Amino acid sequence: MELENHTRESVAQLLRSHGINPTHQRIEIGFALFENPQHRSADEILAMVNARHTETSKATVYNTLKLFVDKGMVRELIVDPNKVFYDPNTSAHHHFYEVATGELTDIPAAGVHIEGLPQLPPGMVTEGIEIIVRTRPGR
Amino acid sequence: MELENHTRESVAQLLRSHGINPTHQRIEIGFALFENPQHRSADEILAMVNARHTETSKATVYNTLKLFVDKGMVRELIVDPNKVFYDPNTSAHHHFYEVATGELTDIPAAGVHIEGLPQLPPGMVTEGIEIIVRTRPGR
DNA sequence: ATTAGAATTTTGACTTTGTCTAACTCCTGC
DNA sequence: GCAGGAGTTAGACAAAGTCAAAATTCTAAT
Repeated sequence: MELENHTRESVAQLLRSHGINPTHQRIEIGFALFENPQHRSADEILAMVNARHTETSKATVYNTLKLFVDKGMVRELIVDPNKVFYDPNTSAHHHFYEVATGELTDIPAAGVHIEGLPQLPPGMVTEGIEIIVRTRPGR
Repeated sequence: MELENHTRESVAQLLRSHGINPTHQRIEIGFALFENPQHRSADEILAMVNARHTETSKATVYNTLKLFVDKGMVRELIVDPNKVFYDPNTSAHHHFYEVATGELTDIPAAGVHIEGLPQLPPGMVTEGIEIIVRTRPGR
């Protein structure tokens, strides 16, 4: 799954299917995320989008990433004290986080089970459950 | 457990027992964390320590919190994109995170089981496993 | 074609969190 | 008392992200 070869066209479709008006900048930002799906910081995206020649401002990158998150097109990963990472893979999964290098690796949710979590406080709804396994070069 | 009424004296003991030389500032910072144990940001600690009159600099608060983490006296929580929280409770446990308010609540690890996590890459060691249940006022 | 209005983007200043360096203070053992 | 190390300080700095106002682009109706 998710092995599609993304083109600007397919990204535009993806945007539309999430109720997002596909503007030039949004397509470029989406393309940067989905072309070669990785965990990216806002700064990386900004650099990727402007690699050839400047075409998108910092504010737009931040606005757009927030929009993508709101519309459920990408996921936010809060795992590093310095920067937020954006994860184009929105299917349920968890992460290894290599503390020394900052490297993130997916853990497919299939097969992982969590048992014994307490009830939520009344009136609260789960927005997401994230397991982070912090690792470091060993022993 | 952990219901001790902490005094400056008992905090000094705690520091010594973690191999930390108990200076005036370190005791005050430790006291701020353990007196009424909550999840605190560095800024909060700074404010608490200097509430009566200035006695500790920003740099010392950051240095000291890092030292406490290294020595295993408190735990770092990376859960909010803006700030790191410091958790005086180092026993294994997980967290609810109320996204709207930023409120953190403990989930005791007793009774929670995780199954099916894949092997670590060779040469890697687990530094910690954290489950974060993000919640919001619901439906 | 024209134009009003909405949506989007930009610029650049600003805020917040955290880091760094060099100087300074304090403590300890001699 | 003094040298040396440990700890602390001020303040400048850096990085990530936010914000408001102006500028641009898009849309749809005249």
